Amino acid sequence: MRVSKAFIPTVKETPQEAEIPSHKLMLRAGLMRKVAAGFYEYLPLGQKVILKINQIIREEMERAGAQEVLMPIMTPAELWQETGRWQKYGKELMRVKDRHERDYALGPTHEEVITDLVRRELKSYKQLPMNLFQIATKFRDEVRPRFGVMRSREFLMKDGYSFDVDDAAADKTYWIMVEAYKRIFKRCGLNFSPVEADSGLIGGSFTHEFMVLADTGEAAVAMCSSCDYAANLEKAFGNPTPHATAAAGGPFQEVSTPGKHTVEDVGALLKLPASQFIKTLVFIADGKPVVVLVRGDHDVNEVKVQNHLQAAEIALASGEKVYEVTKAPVGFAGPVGLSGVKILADKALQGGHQYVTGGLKKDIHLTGVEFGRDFAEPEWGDFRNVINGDGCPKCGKELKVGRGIEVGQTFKLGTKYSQAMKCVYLGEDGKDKEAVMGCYGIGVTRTVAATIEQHYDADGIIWPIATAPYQVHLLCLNPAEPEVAKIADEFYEKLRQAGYEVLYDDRMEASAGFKFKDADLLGFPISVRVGARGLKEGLVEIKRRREKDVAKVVVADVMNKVKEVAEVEWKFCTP
RNA sequence: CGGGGCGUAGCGCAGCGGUAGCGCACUUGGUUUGGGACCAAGGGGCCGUGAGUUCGAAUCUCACCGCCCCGACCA
Repeated sequence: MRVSKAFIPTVKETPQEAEIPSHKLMLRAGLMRKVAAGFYEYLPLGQKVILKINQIIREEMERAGAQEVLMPIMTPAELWQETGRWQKYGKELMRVKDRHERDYALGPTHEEVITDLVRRELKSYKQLPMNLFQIATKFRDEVRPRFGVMRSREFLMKDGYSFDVDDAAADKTYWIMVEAYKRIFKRCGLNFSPVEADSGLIGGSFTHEFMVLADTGEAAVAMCSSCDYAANLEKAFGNPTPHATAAAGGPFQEVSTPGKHTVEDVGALLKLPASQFIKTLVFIADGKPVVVLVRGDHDVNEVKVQNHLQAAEIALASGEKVYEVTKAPVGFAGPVGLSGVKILADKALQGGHQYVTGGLKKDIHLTGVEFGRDFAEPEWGDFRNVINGDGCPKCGKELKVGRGIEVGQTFKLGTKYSQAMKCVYLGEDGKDKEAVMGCYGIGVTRTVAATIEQHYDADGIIWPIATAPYQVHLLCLNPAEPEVAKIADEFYEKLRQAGYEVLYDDRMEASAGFKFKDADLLGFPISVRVGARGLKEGLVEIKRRREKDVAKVVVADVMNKVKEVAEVEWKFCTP
């Protein structure tokens, strides 16, 4: 494609609506434009990236034995009512009525639709396993769309669903899909990690999230510095760092701590480390108050508390609620003398002595508090977030907490949907059995953003060659000089004939500097620069976007050099 | 939904009671051409929408709408 004819509207200044690098760069490099909050148009360059990711997904899905289908965006309410998700899903499920006042939902995911399809066609165990996927538009009426395409309301997703005869077969399929996912993200040139996760509303027995490691990620991930353990912070477990050294001692004492209501403030006042504190937090779970105790240097993990209580809803209590439960203002809650409330305590507190806690009175804390002696044994459990430096549950080495962008998730669903929707087959023994399901998603448009989030610098995007809109950016620096233009034209032909995807900057009106800036912004992996200055000595320049150095090559060697450089680039995208 | 910020030319911004501005982009002509060229001449605005205050509103007041950020939420 010639730049002079292409629709690639690059922008010099950062649009004010964008905050994170991928959003800024997708707008600046002309990959997309916004229509309204959470809705975007993909321009030719953006669409090319999407198509490349789709192609990688298709190849790997087929390799893993899955077949492509296409389902509608509008889905009838009855299907959602069958599984109860018409009620449970909440406002994120975009509901619409047709002219006959019939209810529909714009599909946020397609378990119901696919299960309905399969139950109508599935008769015998001989038809299994069945593994179907689609790449299609999904709609979720997000409370707060954010960060451009990272969290948008309409987005492209690959969703796949597997049906197996039994649990063992489903497990096998699940791990085949996990392997396929690893290959997909590797082929996209991403630095990612499959992490253990909480399974959430979709249900099922186990699940992995595929996280692209990037600072702007919305999810926190705990990763082992030594082995392959990695888990979403919601679920991660770590062995706590040791307690402060205090031994069991005398009775607890009241200390005056006027105006000091954080662990930090009181710790500074008493000259004690945060790990010597019991942090006491009040939650409201399904309308009832619950007190959760964690060590002063730890934070409560609400998901773990919620799962332990089997609660549908949980939230930190308001100041008034805290007063109701503890008879003290926020900051002075403690377990000693507290009654009539369920108390959960994190295991990291176990075995420690002489704790400091709130005294249930304004401006009073207690020191020398002992579990069991000064208040009844609480319900113990894992209720905290892993912190940097905790021990890995697998190998014992140090855990690190980082950020990730969730680009994919795999679930083993079991029979949750096949049971609710009677998706059964006739077994070898002549009896009806429920199919055992799995489901597998990849956010395609989010993957585009995640790729940029991981591959950019101050000048622009640095595409991996596998998903770059074009592989080679050919720049004609002096198009007004006939010899230069002629040689650049020839390279445009040769490169395309050699099978490269080439964007040819043949613009008469743009200066050389302008072309360089655009090339850096667009970020294709290889650029070939033909200019009068080089040609005087018979040289053409070849530059890799991810490197600073420029190679100067005699005209006859250009094709070989491009090939060599391309091979190096492809190594970043090879499983 | 709670908190905060912003809506003025295509983009980025200034102006904050008295004639609507700047830079970039765009059009025309000319000169240029190796890191976002220069000169000259142009075109482009319901100052988000509506009501109010005022002799007079982009500017003050109120309401609404849109967009962005933090939080809550997130198969």
